[in-house]
Amino acid sequence: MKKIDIFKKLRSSGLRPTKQRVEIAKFLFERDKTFHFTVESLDKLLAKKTTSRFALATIYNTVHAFKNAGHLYEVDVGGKKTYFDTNVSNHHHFYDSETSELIDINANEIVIQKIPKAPNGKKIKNVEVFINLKN
Amino acid sequence: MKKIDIFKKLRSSGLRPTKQRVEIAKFLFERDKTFHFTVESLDKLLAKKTTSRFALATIYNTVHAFKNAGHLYEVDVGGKKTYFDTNVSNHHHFYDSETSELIDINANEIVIQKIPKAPNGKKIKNVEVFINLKN
DNA sequence: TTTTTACTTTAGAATAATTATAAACTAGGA
DNA sequence: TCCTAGTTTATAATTATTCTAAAGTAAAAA
Repeated sequence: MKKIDIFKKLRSSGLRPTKQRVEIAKFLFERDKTFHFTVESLDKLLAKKTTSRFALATIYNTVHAFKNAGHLYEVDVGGKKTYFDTNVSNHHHFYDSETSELIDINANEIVIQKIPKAPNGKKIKNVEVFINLKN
Repeated sequence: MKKIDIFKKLRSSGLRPTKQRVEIAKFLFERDKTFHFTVESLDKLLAKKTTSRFALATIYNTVHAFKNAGHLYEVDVGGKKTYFDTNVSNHHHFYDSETSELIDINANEIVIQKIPKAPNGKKIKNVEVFINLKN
């Protein structure tokens, strides 16, 4: 991903390309494969991989701006932790609670044959399938 | 639900039937229809409906014991709040983020035709379908 | 390019949900 | 009934997240 794309991601999220934000964006989006993280893990990884310092609040703010702009997808698993996923295409997840690991499932690997219609005046925004794993 | 069943629910959760626990259990399980709640909402409802006092910790402990025994089902929705569901049969949910309302979907209302197999040495524990609603 | 202004970063405080603690209390077996 | 292990409670501690106010920086204006 080129620098100009990083800037686009930031601009489209309503964020000025500051030093910290550019580093966060590069770390998140300059990848081939999908990446799952929590704010906590991202903070640690950034501390290791870069020389800059990041306030936690900056990471929260930046990640949420990306999420709101649709550049990150939020995945909720068992209670506490909130995961984010750099794969924002329509897809699903395996969750291994033993290892707290999320694994992507491509949308075409799950076919739903029958689905109820939305209640009263509501519409369906999206359908998430979450498959819990055990050993 | 008879008193003896309430006692069974408690015993099978590894809990002695104390006054507080019996009241919580009766409140949760003496119902016809499924009931969704958070610890916070349960606390408020108990305060209204009963004359006993309950420490929050007692509610957390009791609810978690029921969950671990399989008498309550935990449902995670967007981030913070953790919902519990008195319907522990295999089923799914609509979630209306406008009103923070969970609505049950019977298992037979959703038919999944194709599903990926579990990775490496893992097995599928359960499949949850979560349908987000919009207006 | 310099100045100005609005947006940012940061450290630390504040909040909210949940869990742990320790002392006073109670169920149920001896 | 008495004793002991299990409970309740208020409060402290913890964890995740958000807020705040001061110091710093990007980009629009001059």
